[in-house]
Amino acid sequence: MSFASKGMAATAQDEAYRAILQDIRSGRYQPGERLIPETIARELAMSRMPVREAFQRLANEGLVLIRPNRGCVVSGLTIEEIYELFEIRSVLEGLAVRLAMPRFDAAALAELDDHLVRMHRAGAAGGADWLGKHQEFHAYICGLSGRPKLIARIAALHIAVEPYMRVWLHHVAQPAHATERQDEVVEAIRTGDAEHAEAVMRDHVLRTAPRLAEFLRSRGQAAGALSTLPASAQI
Amino acid sequence: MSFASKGMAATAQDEAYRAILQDIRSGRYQPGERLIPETIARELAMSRMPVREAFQRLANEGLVLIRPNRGCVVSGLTIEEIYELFEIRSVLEGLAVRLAMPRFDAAALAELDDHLVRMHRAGAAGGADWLGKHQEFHAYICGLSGRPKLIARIAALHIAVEPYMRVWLHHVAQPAHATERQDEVVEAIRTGDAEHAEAVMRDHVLRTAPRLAEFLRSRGQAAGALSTLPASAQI
DNA sequence: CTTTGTAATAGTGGATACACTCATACAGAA
DNA sequence: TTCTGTATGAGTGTATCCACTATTACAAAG
Repeated sequence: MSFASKGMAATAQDEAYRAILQDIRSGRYQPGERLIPETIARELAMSRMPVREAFQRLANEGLVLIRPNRGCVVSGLTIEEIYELFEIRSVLEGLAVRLAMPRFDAAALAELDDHLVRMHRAGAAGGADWLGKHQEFHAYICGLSGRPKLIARIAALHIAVEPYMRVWLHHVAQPAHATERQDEVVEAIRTGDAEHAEAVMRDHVLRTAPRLAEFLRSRGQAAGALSTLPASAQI
Repeated sequence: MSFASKGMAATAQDEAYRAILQDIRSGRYQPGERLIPETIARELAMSRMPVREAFQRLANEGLVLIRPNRGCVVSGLTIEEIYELFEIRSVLEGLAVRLAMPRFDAAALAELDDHLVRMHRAGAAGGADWLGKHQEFHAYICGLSGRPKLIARIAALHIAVEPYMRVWLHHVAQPAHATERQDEVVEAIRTGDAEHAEAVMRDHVLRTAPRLAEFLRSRGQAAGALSTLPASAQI
């Protein structure tokens, strides 16, 4: 179930939130693109008030930028910002795995191996859902930390970079699964040494950043658009 | 200027946000207390719509809890949750100080000493503003990391526990300044060893948690109320 | 042709109105 | 008395409306 939030939308506002979030994660709404409440409201068959409130939530998660009287745009991340998010994620996931260590019994380790298999299979099958499996892998480890607020923060970070990861994985022939070496993380967990596992997880998370950054730099993307957009729509 | 956000409120919604945030931080609105949009709107001479949108922002920062059709309450933290926030803060501030290390020149170190002096002075003068000075100290170090998103996240964590810190410091005779040993952090920074500084900062942040927790436990607070509240208002 | 001022339009923030939900109090039945 | 059903009121969620802002297109002046 990766980092997707579950449950049904109880209110129209919640429905709007989920719909917009989904469209940002999937890349339908691209960085720099302006979101017009009226349009989205019509699409979802509601008034623009719940949509506006959904914007607020998204803005607080950094997924969208609202400037007074100037509307709401999907926030593009600069390469520096993407780096920063990976840095933050590295220490948070490092913390998570350290806290999770006591809970890694034989069953949990077996499940971890299952995750590796699923990831590998998804990668071999073209990589379309590799990202999802990868997030599930991380979510499983973080989940064992038993720290809800920590988990929520890590999930938010995964979501923030997801659109960029998506184009990256879509454009490279073999997705990162070949080089990402998740098994190093599992191996470190297996040693039982919490400090070591934390250090390995940190490295593991950070290792992705420069390669993603390089890809985005080569395409001149990030901070602006995943596709061509009018200059006025830029951040 | 500690972790307070600056600038004027451009919009009514922003004004509402700042006002409510201030009242939560200061302890005027206490954990478990229900916030009624109409009332607050009247106080601020606006309609309840911008107040509702301010609620959304506060909810995303975890300061407030909104349940559909059941209104908005100031979220009380359990002792476990407070621990968790300190854990998160420890790794984030550890990261911040590590990243800040290259920027600690003589001038920065001198400023750091100034912060220590100001904190000590505030502590000696009764400790009323010790908390503010303490936050400024941390904010200064984090600021040197040059990582805006990291800084914002740390600031949010400081704010989340501020109400609890406030009652604690108000009830103990000598505020933490005597035992907190901030100078250990400064000393570690002075060595120039980034790894060491990170480790010391982590310890420093974590050290506060058990003592705050013990205090709250002794008063039977946290998770509920800083004062007596009807059971129906509990989380 | 470029620049500058102006009008038109799209879009935003906020207020109000209305329907619905929830909680409480109270009355009647067991 | 205790329990249960109902009524009442407070509060919430959403739609609609209005005033204001910003942007764009266009026209007149240079």
